[in-house]
Amino acid sequence: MKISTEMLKGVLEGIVLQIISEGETYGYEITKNLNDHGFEDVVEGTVYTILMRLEKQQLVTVEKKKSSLGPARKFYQLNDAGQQRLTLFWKHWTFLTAQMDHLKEDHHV
Amino acid sequence: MKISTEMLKGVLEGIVLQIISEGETYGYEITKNLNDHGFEDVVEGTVYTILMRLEKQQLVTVEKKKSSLGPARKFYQLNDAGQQRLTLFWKHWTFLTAQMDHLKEDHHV
DNA sequence: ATTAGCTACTATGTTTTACTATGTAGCAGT
DNA sequence: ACTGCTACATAGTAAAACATAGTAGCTAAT
Repeated sequence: MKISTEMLKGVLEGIVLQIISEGETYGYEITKNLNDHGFEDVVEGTVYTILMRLEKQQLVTVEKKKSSLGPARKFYQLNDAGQQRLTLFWKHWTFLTAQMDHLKEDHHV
Repeated sequence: MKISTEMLKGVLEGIVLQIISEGETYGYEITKNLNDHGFEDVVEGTVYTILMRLEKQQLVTVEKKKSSLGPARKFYQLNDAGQQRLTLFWKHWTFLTAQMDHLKEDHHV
């Protein structure tokens, strides 16, 4: 299923943070990961802009490593600020889903 | 709690659709409703732009009625297209939350 | 009657975010 | 040499929610 672009806004950054938190990874891999796990239409360009944003906000550390396959990869890792941001993201997400659940239930009451 | 602006994008329109589907209502009331139910920081301007959008997309019918209290109100009701859109919205939302749940779980596995 | 305060809708401009589209470049296998 | 996959980068666009301001009706107190 295709998730509407707008519904991803503000969520995708959190998703990327979560993926990075699960272990050092790089842009291309993240994109594949997303595409294979329900976010079919997220393209490289989108992921790279998010990664740049994260770097700019100093939520991640970056390390360039040579690859055995193709050009060098930029590996990302969460730093403390990134971890905190991720925690905050899940907090917001949990709150939002709770509100949405109420809204949905009310309809049937 | 304050939900980040960006996280609301693409969701708020669905929320407004849901609220309208629960019974004829108008902009000002919708805003109050939102503010009282977890969406504290949504302002009138935002709601009215959404309502205009819904009207433009012909998802709602509009009826102006005099109020005993203040100026006339524009009452909104979902039409068939609006109902379909709402159903689609919940479908997308459910799918997204499912993906997010997987993502969250994977972390702890 | 005039002001203040709540109700109610409208309009303009800004910011953020994801997408489209395109380009660059390394390396492997044929 | 050429194709295809890997990998990163970026300029431009569109959509959505926001801030802000304005218009206007009605009620009640002064």
